[in-house]
Amino acid sequence: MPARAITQIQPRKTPVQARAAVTVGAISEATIQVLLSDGVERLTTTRVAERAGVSVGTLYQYYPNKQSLLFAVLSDHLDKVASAVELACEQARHKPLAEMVRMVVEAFLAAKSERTDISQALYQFAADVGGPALVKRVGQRSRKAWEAVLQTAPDIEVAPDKFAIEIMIAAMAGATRHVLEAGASPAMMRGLRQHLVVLCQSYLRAQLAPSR
Amino acid sequence: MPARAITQIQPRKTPVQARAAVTVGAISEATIQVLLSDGVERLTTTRVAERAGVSVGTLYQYYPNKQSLLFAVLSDHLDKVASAVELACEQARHKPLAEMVRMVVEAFLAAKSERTDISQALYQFAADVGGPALVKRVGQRSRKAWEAVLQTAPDIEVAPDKFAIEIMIAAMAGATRHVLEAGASPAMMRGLRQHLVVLCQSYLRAQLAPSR
Amino acid sequence: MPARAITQIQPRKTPVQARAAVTVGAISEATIQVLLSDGVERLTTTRVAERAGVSVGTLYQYYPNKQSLLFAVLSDHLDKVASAVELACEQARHKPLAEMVRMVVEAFLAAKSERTDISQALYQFAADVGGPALVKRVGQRSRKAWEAVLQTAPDIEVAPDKFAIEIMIAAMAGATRHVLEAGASPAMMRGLRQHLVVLCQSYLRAQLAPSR
Amino acid sequence: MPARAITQIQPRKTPVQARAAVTVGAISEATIQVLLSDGVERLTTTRVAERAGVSVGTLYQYYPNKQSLLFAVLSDHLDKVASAVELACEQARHKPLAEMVRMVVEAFLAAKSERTDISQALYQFAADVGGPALVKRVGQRSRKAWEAVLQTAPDIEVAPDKFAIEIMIAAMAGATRHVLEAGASPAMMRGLRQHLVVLCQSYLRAQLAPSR
DNA sequence: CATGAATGAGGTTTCATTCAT
DNA sequence: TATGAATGAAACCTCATTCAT
Repeated sequence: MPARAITQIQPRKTPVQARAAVTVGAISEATIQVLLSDGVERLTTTRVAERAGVSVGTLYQYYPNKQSLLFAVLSDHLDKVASAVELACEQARHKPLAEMVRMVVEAFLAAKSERTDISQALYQFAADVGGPALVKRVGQRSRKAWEAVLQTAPDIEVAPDKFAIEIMIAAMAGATRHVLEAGASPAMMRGLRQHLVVLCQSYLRAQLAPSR
Repeated sequence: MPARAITQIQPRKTPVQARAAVTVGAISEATIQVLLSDGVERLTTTRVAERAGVSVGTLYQYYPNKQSLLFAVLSDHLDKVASAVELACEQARHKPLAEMVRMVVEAFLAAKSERTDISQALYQFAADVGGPALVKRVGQRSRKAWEAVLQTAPDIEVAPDKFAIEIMIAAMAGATRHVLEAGASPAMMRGLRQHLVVLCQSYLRAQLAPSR
Repeated sequence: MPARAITQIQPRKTPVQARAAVTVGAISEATIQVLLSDGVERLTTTRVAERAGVSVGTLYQYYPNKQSLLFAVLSDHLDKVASAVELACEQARHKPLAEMVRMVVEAFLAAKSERTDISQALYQFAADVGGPALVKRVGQRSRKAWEAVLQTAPDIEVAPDKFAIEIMIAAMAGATRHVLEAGASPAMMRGLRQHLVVLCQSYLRAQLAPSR
Repeated sequence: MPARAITQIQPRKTPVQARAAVTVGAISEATIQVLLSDGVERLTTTRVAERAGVSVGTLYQYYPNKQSLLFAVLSDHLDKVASAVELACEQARHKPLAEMVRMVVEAFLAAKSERTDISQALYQFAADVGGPALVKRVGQRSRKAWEAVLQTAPDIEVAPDKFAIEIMIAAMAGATRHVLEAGASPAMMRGLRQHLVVLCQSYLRAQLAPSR
């Protein structure tokens, strides 16, 4: 397991003033931009600040170091996706399995698709920093939400175990990543949506009605 | 599309003497080691050379730059996995679908498991370098192999289309990655194996007999 | 024709604050110093920064690379000399040839002599970098100035052609360089001055009244 | 005055065997080639050896270090030119001044022109290494030869002093360098020849019959 | 003698971070 | 608070030179 230096990773101050919020937003957005146009290797705090239209000094007023900046951006995105999944799970309670799966999968993909650029940008360093940890944490949220809805499905007797759900979520994420990295035309995203629905539905059914 | 600097990425010289081959092997292995113990961010050519027990200069005799080193290591690994999949596909020809899928999936996982450390190490930068391109290329090899075996399955009429197979492969990769990044005990790997088999079998069947 | 790597050669930022201007001046001066005490071969950016009393980082804020630093110093010097020649030409208009030549030659030498150390330092790499190109460009300025004055000399009928003037300028530069590299005592510089005046005067006359 | 490290600068062994002579010749030639195609900055011993078709090790059998290699090449060239001048001076004894000057100047230029590429290549580092010292030494040889012939000219009473001759030689060298660096078409070289003859003739006459 | 793999000091350049203004 | 000049550790990479084969 990597023994990386421990660095402060929480944002330095929560913006209370409107101006500050704008600045933080600009920095956040600039980070994505730089990530996409220059790549992680070439992402420097100066470059981000420039693109955001502020000085480096200002950037450091809001983020104690570079890692915390990347961390915040990644965290934001993952939170948004997890929230979308949670909301969908909430709304899909008590629906039949097929419908339920369709709703949650579509919500997941919709959240990812809203800003495909962000997803792609983040893949570049999600494996770094506190990346895996964050991904895991957010993965847990999704898993719990899935577990909860699945309990309410009228047409299945026993819900799949945690491990199976984790695998399913990871499988979805993997397929989505693949398509996004391949270029992700809207048509492909639609295709992906249908296939993911089928994948999850069939997998869950197979889980519940073991192989014969 | 990222506009990263173009760098030469091919190894500089192929070792002809025995001593040189040893050196190259040591450097390759040291790269994995450093990746695992220090992380990509902290992987420096000097550190790799040190760990390999050679001088930096020697490293640069075989790799024109840092990226080419990482690229070579990644490439090696992916090639190994792709070959394992191809071999399994060869051997699984004309078996019934369930058996076929089990064989190939198990071969894939076995290849990944042989050096779980390498797999984990590589996730850290697979998104960088020529990473996605390489992954894509190797993905194609796997997809073609899958396509070919599936044509020979006696118990299905029409083989799934390319896109479906790609999705399946990416899903497998995603799930595998998740488990590896979570710590990957042998028990988990066994669980993963069973689940992946189910996942693929059910997905392929669902593809062929659309749900309505 | 040499196929050297193309490098950015323009200074990176123009100093706007007083402090920055001082810094740039110090770096420029330090470059000369190092050139003289250590030679081109041993001129390193670190050494220049040290001698200038700043950090390497600061040096690189003003010059994108080592070549641009050398280029800037060379350019400065050549511009100064060219300006001196132009000014002298301006002032020598309509004087008799002998007087005219004396004035311009003396102005040239005075400019070179003001900082003989700089002249000597620069010979070391004038052939490198954009050296020859720069020298050519500045040479053109001098040649045009000479051409212009010579047109106004009352005691000659037709002014010498461009090529002849270029040769004359290059001859002067060569002789000056020789003396500077030989050690250049004030006495020698005076001797040089007289000889250069004679050289140019006689050459120009010979040009105009071809020996047969 | 530069305080450069003192390094052994004499070739390591004088080639007595024919094969060795060929090797040395190849290395020498390769040095020029690399100088022209890559520039001094990029001239490395490995590159020279490669171009010469030998291994670095072999190069180091004949030259103790890089400087000695450059030094030898420069020395060779300068010696050749000096010898040509000396020979011409020998043959021009007792000729009238105009004829004498023409002969020597033409011999000088012919020697330089034989391999204009070499001259150009060498300008790049003649100011380095033991460059100026060598140039000075060879300059002395030329000056002495000129002094000697001029003593024999039937149509002048007192020969010009050493300083004047040095200036003349340096002026010739400067003009020649200028033309070579400008591209040196055969036509230009012819023009240069005529102008140099005029330059030297008129200068010498002016020296002898002072300003009126 | 020739080879070329290995060395490692040292050069160039970048960039996260600070702090005086 | 915002700025951006300055810092300097540290990264990447080169290349003169040696020496075992």
